[in-house]
Amino acid sequence: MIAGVLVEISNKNVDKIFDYLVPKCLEDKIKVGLRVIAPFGNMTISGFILEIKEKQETKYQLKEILEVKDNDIILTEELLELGKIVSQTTLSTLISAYQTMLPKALKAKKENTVNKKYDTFYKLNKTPTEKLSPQGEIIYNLLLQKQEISRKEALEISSSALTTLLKKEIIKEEKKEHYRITYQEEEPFKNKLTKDQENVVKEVILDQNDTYLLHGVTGSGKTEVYMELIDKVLNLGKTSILLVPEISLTPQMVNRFQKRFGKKIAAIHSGLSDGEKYDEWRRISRGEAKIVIGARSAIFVPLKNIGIIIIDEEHSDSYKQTDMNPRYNAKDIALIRSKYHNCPVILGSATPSLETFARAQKGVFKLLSLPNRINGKTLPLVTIIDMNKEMKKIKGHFSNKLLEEISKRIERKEQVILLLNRRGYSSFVSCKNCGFTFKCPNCDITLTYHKSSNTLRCHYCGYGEKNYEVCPKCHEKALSNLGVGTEKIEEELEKALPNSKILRMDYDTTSKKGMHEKIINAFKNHEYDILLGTQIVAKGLDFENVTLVGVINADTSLNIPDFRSSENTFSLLSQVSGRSGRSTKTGEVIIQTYNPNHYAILYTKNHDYIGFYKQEMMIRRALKYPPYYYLVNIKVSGKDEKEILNEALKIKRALERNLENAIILGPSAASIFKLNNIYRYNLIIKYKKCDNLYKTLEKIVDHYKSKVKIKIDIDINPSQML
DNA sequence: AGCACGCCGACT
DNA sequence: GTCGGCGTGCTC
Repeated sequence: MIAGVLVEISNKNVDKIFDYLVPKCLEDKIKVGLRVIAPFGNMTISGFILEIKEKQETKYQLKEILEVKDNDIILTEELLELGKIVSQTTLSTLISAYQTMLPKALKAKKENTVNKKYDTFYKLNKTPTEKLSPQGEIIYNLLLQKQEISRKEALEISSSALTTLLKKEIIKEEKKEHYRITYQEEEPFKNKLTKDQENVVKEVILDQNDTYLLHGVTGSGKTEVYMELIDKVLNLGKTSILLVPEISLTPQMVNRFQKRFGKKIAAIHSGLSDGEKYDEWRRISRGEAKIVIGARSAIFVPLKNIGIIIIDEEHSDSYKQTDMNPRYNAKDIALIRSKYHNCPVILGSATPSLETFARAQKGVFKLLSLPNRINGKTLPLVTIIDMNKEMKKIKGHFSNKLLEEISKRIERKEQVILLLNRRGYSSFVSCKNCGFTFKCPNCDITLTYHKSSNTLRCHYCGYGEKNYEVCPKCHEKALSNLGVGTEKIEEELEKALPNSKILRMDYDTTSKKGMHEKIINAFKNHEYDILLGTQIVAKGLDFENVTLVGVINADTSLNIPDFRSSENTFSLLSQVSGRSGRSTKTGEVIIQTYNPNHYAILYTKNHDYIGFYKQEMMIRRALKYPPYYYLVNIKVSGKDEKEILNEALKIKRALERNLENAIILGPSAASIFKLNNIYRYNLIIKYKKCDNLYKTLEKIVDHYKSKVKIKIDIDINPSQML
């Protein structure tokens, strides 16, 4: 017997099947989809069995498999096939595709650190021949009644008697695996659906492979629709996947699902430890969990018999993996898996991505609408404040109108959410005398000022240094902080409204485990009046008592050099506006901006998604951007600036030679040209239809796979161009 | 990934 | 003369 093994080394040069002899004693254990240990060169590695064959097809002197690591299949047939598609469509190694499908605990290096947890039990083994000690007698009698007792119970009686019984082999020890997370089973809680919601649920055909866009305004009750659909799927004996953007909306969402579905759910999010993730994965793999809620990578869970895949907030760019290979999009994976399982996909959003809405318009996706809020209220009234005019009247960052409205809410015992739109913009130090700014010595990045530690830090490589008193260039004492951070806004707000209780939520305050949920609960319980934060406050949160949402600066995300910046701004402003007036009280929104006539802001004011969509589509068509054109981003990077540029130019020429009907842009320096002492150039391919594309890209990847000094990263359909 | 092999510079 | 630099190639 011969086993074809894919080794767990993510390197293009070894990303192929290596054949091994299966020793007789392992023959009945060997199955496709299991992991094995085998000799490889002069090391011992772990790998996946991808094929089993009877005869050797190659001339190599084969080595023997040493060990089979698993009892249960790690990669199902479906996932093995899916991995091949992922690797081909993202131009990354097959092994990296398989590794992203699995919890970290199952990766070669993590093996020894993350373990299964066990509980110890005791059972009767044989009848005692001699008289037992009094304590031993108690344990023995208990076992006559109960079959088994836990270690904890036994220890409470007597630890020495326990040891004696074990030594005499009257009782035996057994271990049972236990999971680190437990879900409470509660009285199932179910809201009655509105007519609109009911109609939407009725329109979804469960045993057919269609993709639906559920376009529902904020507060229209999309979650309730998801739960109803999942319930139906459950009744058919099938399983469900629900993807959410990230932990920011996970706690409230998970709570609602847990209330209704109890132990049937498994939640995978970044707040879990590797061990907890591993446990959840096993519950899923064993069929114990039927509903999986998780972020991007949860699209790969080993559920069998999937009946529906739901992607909430489908416009979110978090569904695309951008930072490492494979650069996959969970939405694409959802469509592939739904085909395999012949089940529907639901893409839900109040502000669908242009790509998705365009497909719905074309009839490729079926459009479902929830045009009204569930509380019967209209969407909140949005007021735009022109900060160009306001500037002359005020000192800080708050217009008089916004401050006034905030204090009104506080008087009425209502709550306020404030968004500091800080994307691509944060507090930095600059010299007023000579204009000097501090830059990271490793990266081409302005250092960010951190008040609490009085340091300057690089947000990309982590470099840090103490803040300066005097400008290092002109030696004047003229350094000042520019830019706005949540800390600074908090200070300003405290001065303006000394009686308000302010809660700050941003990366710094939520990075600790469990903090996010704590903050949400504290605000929900009205321990605070104002929730001030970055993007994190914009999405999915549901607070009944919030009647005012303020956006301190709508502009920063508008100024990002990315063709999606208008779409992202419209989406962010609409989402955050949607946090206002979700219950019985009517909501209001105040947006401060220096671009009061920008269409992304005007359409937000009118809650006009279709209007925004139409205008943005015109621009995309004129500028040859998605959804009219597809994009590929090729990143060329390395330490030698000149060499990198040269290679990038070579690649450009190769693309021009091989691709017809494609527009090739660049090479252009990446927006962060130097990062960790690595220089980066980008090449962009724009195309509608391009036959040779994958072949050509493969050739490029192949050509550079053995070169150490130059790195090529290809991002197909990138979510951001930075 | 890790290691061996192989061909060019400054040193016990 | 050698020790060691890291470029290249190989691993069933």
